[in-house]
Amino acid sequence: MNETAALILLIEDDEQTRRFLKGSLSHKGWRIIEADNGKAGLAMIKNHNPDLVILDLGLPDMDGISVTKRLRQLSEIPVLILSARSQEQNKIMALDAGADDYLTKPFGSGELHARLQALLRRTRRTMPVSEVFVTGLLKVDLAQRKVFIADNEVRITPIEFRLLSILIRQAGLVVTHRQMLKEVWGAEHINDQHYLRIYMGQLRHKLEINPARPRYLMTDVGVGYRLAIDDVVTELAQ
Amino acid sequence: MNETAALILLIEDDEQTRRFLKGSLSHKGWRIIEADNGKAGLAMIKNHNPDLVILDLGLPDMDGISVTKRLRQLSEIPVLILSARSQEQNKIMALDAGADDYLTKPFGSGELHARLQALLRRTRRTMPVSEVFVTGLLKVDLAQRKVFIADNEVRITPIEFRLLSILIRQAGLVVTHRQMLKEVWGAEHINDQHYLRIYMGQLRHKLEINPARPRYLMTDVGVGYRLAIDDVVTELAQ
DNA sequence: TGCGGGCTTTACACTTTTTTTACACCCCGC
DNA sequence: GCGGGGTGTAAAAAAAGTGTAAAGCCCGCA
Repeated sequence: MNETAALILLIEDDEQTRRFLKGSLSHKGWRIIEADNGKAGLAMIKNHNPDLVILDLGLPDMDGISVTKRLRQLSEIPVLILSARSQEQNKIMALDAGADDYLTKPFGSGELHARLQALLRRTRRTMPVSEVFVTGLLKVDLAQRKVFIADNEVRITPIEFRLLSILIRQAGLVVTHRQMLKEVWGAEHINDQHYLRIYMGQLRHKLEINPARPRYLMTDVGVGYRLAIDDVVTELAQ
Repeated sequence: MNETAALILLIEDDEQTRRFLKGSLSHKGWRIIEADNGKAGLAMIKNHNPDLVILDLGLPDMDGISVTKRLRQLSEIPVLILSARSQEQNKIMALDAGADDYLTKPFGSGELHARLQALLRRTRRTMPVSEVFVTGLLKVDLAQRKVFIADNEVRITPIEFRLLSILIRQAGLVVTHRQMLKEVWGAEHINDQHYLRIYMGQLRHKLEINPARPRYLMTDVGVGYRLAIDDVVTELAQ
């Protein structure tokens, strides 16, 4: 099982807790990135595309429920909430806001670890097996956020990379405008299709030999975009 | 939002707890089926294909961990464990065995409800199934909006696809002009039958070997159109 | 404070799809 | 054979959707 370590975003303001969690988690083989407030956390989701978020409810700048809701507009990434509050009402509010699990302090690192694994197990299934995606001349290292065309590295901006990742995750299948817009810009920009035109244009300019006749980044008029694959057989029904 | 109530399988031996849960859950609009031991529970998973399982760890015939493991071999259905044991080690074992969540008695029905919703929310999203319709040389992937004739993909416009979908939904049966017009163009265009002639013509041109003598897209004069079938195969891909 | 990269906005040309328009057909009763 | 309802085809005009270039904005950073 050659699986790259999952990338976990830890949003927690308390330095000490953060240090403890970082040690306990990276020790188990996960990669950790950190934010000490809600705004920075949301920004890191956009820029680093983590596999899971651990969110402390008691942040200095925003309350945890708002962070959760905002986050859900951006992404379907699994969220585990940490909190000192054990009242049922708090748990219900957090879970209803879109969280996947809720763990009350104090907790054992063993339980945290098991719950994280349960969440990742459920969401990872839909993710690519390999962290390096290759088709034709295009190569994308999802873990290192690097893109190559004919073995030359291409500079890619955060938004371009997120769009490309979404297309790769469903390689060969159409991804609707709605889905791409919702996942990258949030639910409130679901009608701003010009964003997609701009960014798909930029990606084509960087990745296609002839941007006017794309080989990889295909358009499905009126529906969405699709990453074409030649060396993988996607037979429909057998 | 066309959502059918989720079907929940409750595996719990204690009559009283079962009654309590059944009341609290069906009250919230879920459909419940029950089993009072592990063997019966596993059988019901096979037979009823529920959306979620609530499993009590303390069953008379098998221990909960074994039930969970066995269940995971059968299905990827989400599992929430109920248990009187709150020791961390029990939780870890259950989660590692494949459970998705672990709730310790006593618990509030509000929290249970919120956790169930969180689980269903996640699994509904991540288990896409694409339906594929096949008859003769014609193959239509309804989820991917792709159409093939003799294994060659055919470019299909949005309106063409909608008409084709309607015909497939009632494959073998006549679909009236009224119904097609109403569903695609809205009730106010119910007399614009020339639209249908144009689009059925386009579809025949793309799908039929000899558009003048259609094999799939049949006309029922004065009534409507019909998708001819010899053998319907609607299966799930992947 | 100015620089630069990336994001957003604007404008316009281009392509595909939908709608409109026009006409030929074919089977039937008269 | 003649005419009319219902139908099929082929083009156009109109509308919608898409691609590209460029300018302005914002924010982190020196």
